[in-house]
Amino acid sequence: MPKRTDLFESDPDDTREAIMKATYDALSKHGYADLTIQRIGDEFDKSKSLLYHHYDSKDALLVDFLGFMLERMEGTIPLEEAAAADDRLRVGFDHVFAEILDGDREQFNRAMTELRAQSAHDDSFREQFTRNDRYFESRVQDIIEEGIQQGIFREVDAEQVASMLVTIIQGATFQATTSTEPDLDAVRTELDAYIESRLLDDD
Amino acid sequence: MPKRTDLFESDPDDTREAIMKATYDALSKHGYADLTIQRIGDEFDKSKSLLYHHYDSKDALLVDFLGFMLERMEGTIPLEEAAAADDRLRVGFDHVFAEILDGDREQFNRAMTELRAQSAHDDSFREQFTRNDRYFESRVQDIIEEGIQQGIFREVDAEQVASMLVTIIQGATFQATTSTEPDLDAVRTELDAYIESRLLDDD
DNA sequence: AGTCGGTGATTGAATATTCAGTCAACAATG
DNA sequence: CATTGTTGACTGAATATTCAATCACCGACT
Repeated sequence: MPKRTDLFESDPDDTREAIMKATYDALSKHGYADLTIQRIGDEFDKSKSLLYHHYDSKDALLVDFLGFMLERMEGTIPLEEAAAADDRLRVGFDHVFAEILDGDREQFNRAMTELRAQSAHDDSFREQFTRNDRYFESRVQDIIEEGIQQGIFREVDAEQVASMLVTIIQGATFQATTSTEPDLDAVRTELDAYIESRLLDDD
Repeated sequence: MPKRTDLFESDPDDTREAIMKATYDALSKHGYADLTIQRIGDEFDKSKSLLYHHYDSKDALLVDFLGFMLERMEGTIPLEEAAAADDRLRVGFDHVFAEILDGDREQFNRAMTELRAQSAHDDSFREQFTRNDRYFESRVQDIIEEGIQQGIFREVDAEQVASMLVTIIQGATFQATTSTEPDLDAVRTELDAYIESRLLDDD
């Protein structure tokens, strides 16, 4: 098994996927502000003109790219149904924090942050991220509700707690990508303390 | 008192301040990706060339602008020494959430988010935001330590809790500016629940 | 089997636009 | 007069986008 980003085939068959990978590489390398069609073309083994054969504009390409990325991200979240709710929560957060801290993903994470920041002035971006958030939040909410039914968690407002948890993840990601020396270990530890003191029903 | 953003004089005497305001307006209107010297000049009642009389480059202008913004932000955080620690915490968060939710500040918040996102690929930006975070986090940490000494709070790791609180604020801000329908009321309510269950020493 | 016609993929060069930065000149002010 | 503020026109480098022209393949027709 070759070492590579787990988001892409080593040799993408599909043209679209090849374009997505080229965009990903260019975005990681140069950042959103310096992302040009030329640079995407440079990471692409076909000509840059070909990009316009598949997309109407740079903007259309980027919108498609964002959808592609978010879809893949949703695909990577762990979904074991087996364990107890509190364990599922912890496993999920372990996964998320591992991704945030993974040095190999640093550039990707930064790129996602930049992409998301575009939502501030781009509605189509904003809608996509909002949908992604909703999906993610629902998964968390499910786990919390399950935990309540299992008698493991207190009878909290599951939606409200899920909102908070997603906000924390978002804040941690944002900090990790835009701050030097963010103390994410502290946040992770405190997150467990939060779950313990707020959710766990110790009887 | 004329209605306006509280960040600027209605008629800035200082040229620098006028440039800052023009930059702010251009950034709010077009977003960081489409922020050009031309557009800053358009919001400026003097010519765009004059900008180069005051700054060596667009980059230098933007760096100065960021410093200007962060300075103003630090100036607006409330610092009453009087009350009990838990009240000070709540007052502080009320202030922050009011700013996040204030419709008049929406553009400002978005502008800050976009600026911060630039830190992903710009070191000088990142350093400035990191310094700002540190300052903010210290204030929160002070309050928590004070609360512990007052016997109001449990003997938690103040630095760790402060990290979490800053992360939550950051996440809330990020969501407010990049998501449609973010449920910030839920986050605010849950934040109180967190403080209650994790910090408050009920004896 | 072999040829013809069509279709989508692909390319390199050309075009039109945008943008940061410069400059020489003009205006105001002391 | 000298200094400082101010301007509009200008430039060269990028950048997005277009376009005319190949190329590779495939199905139909003889």
